[in-house]
Amino acid sequence: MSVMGRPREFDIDRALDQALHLFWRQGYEGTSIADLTEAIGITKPSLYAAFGNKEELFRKALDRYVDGPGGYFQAALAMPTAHEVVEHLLYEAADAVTDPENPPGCLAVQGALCCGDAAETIKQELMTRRAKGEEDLRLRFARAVAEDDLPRHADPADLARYICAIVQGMAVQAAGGASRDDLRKIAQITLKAWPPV
Amino acid sequence: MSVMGRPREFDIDRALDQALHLFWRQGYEGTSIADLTEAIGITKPSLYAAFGNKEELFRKALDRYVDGPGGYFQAALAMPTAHEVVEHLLYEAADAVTDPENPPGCLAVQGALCCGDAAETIKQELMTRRAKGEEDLRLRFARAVAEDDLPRHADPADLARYICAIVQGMAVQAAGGASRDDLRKIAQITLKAWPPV
DNA sequence: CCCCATTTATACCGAACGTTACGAATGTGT
DNA sequence: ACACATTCGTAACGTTCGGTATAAATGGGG
Repeated sequence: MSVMGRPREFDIDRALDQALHLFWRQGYEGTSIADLTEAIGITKPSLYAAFGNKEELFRKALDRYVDGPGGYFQAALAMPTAHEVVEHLLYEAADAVTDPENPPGCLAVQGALCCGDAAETIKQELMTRRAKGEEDLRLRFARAVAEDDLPRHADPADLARYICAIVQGMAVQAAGGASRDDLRKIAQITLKAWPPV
Repeated sequence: MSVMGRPREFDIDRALDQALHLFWRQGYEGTSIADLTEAIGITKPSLYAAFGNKEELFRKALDRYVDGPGGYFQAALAMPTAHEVVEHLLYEAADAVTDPENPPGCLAVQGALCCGDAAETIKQELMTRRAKGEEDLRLRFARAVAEDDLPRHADPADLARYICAIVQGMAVQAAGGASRDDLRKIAQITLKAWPPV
């Protein structure tokens, strides 16, 4: 019943992975429909039939990113103490943005950090996602304060912004060619001063 | 002698400022020649006659950025102690990337963090500039170690990378809508832990 | 076996891209 | 007054952009 008509000849998940890699490496504006169809190995009408349009395809690739290579962020929040949360966040970020299997950097940062009018909604989407991650971290730090795991006077919002800035800074460093060990040293230096008094 | 033929009817420095603002706000790929000519108020042949092509125009705008709104970086290196260098770097960066007179963020980061093939050379140029800044900071820290201004065991390269990552992280935060006070708190937290033991 | 829903490939759409020929306009040097 | 060097606006170049109309190919359900 659910399967009628000519069956699709390509794997839709593999196609999404290809799209994710292209958007990740070249950004939203820097990736053309021709780039995508060539990498996936399908024609343009097949791509449009399967994913809607370029913007919808990017959003689906972004979902895949958040649940896959970017999943370390939410995973780190589940650590039992604030110190472990930060430790995992920083070291996993260092590894994630320098994974040799993936493009360097972070899709949520370099997918559309700034752009022309045509990509404005994509930029907004990425801003929202980054803000969401920062807010989740803020809530985790607020919980830590309530649990006497962080000092009572600590400001969860300030700490979350501080840590997110460092993770985003590592993403820019990776995009600029920094190595995994380079970024791990940033994590190490940051951790040595955690929590800020 | 040097002035022959029909005189130019627009101010070439004002034009460069307009171009800088556009590239800064929309990135290299996100800014079209039509955007530029419209903002400057000249025709396309005038733009090409004055600046060569899009890539050359971007490079000239980038030079203007480094000597103008981005000049705080080199200025900070002249401070007498490593602590003051870092203090000025962080607080001036917080102000620079949230200057209400300018687009949020840093041109050297968001001008072309990642891109398609056509902008590859621009991306490389920005990577080189960022690496140059990090190297200058490394040399400044090396001097501080030699002057017993930083601990003998401190690694100037690691510290420079760490500070640059935070500055770049602040730029991403600004591009995402963070306020000046938000970023000053990042600077404050970072400084509280300086120098890392 | 044939209807039907769906995917396929070809070929094309109008718009925007970066870039440039070209001739008219303008002001200096002679 | 006239030649010359330069900039001006118009109009166009070929290419690529995101997106689609169309019809043939495919395989399950009756």
